Amino acid sequence: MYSIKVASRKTGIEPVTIRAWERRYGVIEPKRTDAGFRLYTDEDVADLKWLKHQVEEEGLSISQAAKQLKQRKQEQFPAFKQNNGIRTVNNNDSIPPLSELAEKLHDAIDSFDVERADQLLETGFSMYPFDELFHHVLTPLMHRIGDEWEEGTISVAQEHFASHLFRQRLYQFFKVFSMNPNLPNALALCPPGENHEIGLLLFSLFLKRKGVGVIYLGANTPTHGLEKIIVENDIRIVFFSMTRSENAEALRELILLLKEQFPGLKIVLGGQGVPSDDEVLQHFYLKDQPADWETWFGQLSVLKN
Amino acid sequence: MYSIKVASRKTGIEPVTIRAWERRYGVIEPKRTDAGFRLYTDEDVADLKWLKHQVEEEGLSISQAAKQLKQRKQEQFPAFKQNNGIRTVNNNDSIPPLSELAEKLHDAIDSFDVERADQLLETGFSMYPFDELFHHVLTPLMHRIGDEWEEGTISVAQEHFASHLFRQRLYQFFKVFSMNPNLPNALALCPPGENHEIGLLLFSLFLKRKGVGVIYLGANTPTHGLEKIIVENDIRIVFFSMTRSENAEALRELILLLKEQFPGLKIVLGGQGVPSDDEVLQHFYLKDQPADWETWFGQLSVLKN
DNA sequence: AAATAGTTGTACAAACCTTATACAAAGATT
DNA sequence: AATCTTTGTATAAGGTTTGTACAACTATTT
Repeated sequence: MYSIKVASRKTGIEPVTIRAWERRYGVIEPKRTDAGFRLYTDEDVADLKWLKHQVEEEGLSISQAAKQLKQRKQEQFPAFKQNNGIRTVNNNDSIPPLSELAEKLHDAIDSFDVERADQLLETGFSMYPFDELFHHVLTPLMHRIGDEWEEGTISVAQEHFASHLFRQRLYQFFKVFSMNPNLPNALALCPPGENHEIGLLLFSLFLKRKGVGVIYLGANTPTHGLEKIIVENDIRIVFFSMTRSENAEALRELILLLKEQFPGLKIVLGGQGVPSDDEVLQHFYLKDQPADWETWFGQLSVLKN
Repeated sequence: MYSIKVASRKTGIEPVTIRAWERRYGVIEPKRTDAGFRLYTDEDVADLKWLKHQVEEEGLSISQAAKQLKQRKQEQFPAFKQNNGIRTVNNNDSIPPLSELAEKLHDAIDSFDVERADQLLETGFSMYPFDELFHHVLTPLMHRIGDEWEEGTISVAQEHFASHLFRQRLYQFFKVFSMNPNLPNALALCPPGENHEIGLLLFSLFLKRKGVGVIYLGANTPTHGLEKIIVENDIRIVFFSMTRSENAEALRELILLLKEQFPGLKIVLGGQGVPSDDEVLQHFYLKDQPADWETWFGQLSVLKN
């Protein structure tokens, strides 16, 4: 908070003038001290600078500039949006059936409409059990977007945007499930070059739901220093997601290295990019189906202590 | 512990003045000897220096500076938080003061403890205004983590983990602020090779708070297809974050290309990695200070229609 | 005991802030 | 050309803030 003198120095406008503007045009009405001294914020200073600029550079009169600023300020705080305690009933856009949800979501993503996409997800989650939504809406949608991206129908940015949106949602569920200290810890990551982490998130969520502590490292994680993390956090499971087969060789190297260093470590590999002719990688491969995940988890016998 | 004379010599403030400040603003109330002589600690001396600095360099009045200091001190010891009128005494695990929060969060990140980090953030956000937390805890913490990563003290995975955690939180606030249809749309992204998106998120949030519609593309976004997004979504502002100077050349190319294709487009550049000798990039550079953001936003005159 | 340094309280002047009124120069209107 | 409006600046009269000074007293040190 600045006094009028400091505000004057910061803006290059005489204090008298600042007061005159306030008195005459009601623009920039700063807080006051108990004694009535003006106290200007950074925003006020910025607004004063803007006014000065309009007058000196753009040739506006101060009255015009002030009017414009006032209008802008009002637009920024639209008096009352009608969602103040009052429930706005959205009767024309009724609750979408599950089958339509994916379609509508796809539309929203196509036009980068965060608000709408978020609202769709919101209603979706409030209506259907969340694993239903994941496996019948989000997973197919992500696959579809992935395909469209391969074809070039959709931009990479859209793919990015969609993952971001979903990751956001998925990650919220992480917090809901508590950890079981008797179960092993897991590490989830996409190796460098991999940006598509939805599958990784789904599997992490599956583990989390089972009570496994998951350290989620996400997309495009450098593998250097992984050993340290494994040792320090008593990691028993490492999960990689791979969607691009280009990374197969580097990943095979890494997995063999980890296996050698930590013989007891469970390594799991998921994603579309695992080459079917790579024997090593196939050995660690786990299909993208929840049923397979359940089977795998049932056979898991690396319980702690 | 120093007498008032020593404190005066160390700070360069007359003893009379120090006493007057204490009497009038209640700031810096040192311990006393049995006889009532003032005893200043190193912290007191530092606080006095801070006050002097605010008054002499920043142009604040002593009353304002004192008020700020007092507020900060109080935040550090919120002994009780009276929610609902009832004073809840939290005697075993008390509410972390703002200064400790960063430290505790750093610990939690160091040990990959999502639960704890999340809980710390939760209590933090419920206690302090959120921009306070961003600028006094999260931003410094991210810088610290960034530094430690450069030094090699911390692993890349940890850096990853921390951004993930914060991004999660920051993004939640995106939904709170409504969009103003009269303001331009903005696009926020880190170019390929950039993984540090906290600055980007902070700026996006600032814009969102002002009512600007932000399409957030996040870290490591391929720039191919950007033109299409700009056209289809009527983007008027593009914000890049750059923390690594290695990407300067590619980014300069991109910016010049965009400027050519969309002359009216506002391009903003943030982050630590903008080389000071690059004239083109410096032209678009915006400092990391909220006060500068306000100024920039005030001068923004690309209103829609 | 004298010298030095500390304490509180009151006092004061310079700097700064407040509102209200006034005024001259520039621009717009009649 | 005369008149009205706008706008930056000036001045007056009165309150506030703030650094410093002084008085009266107390404590510590030499």
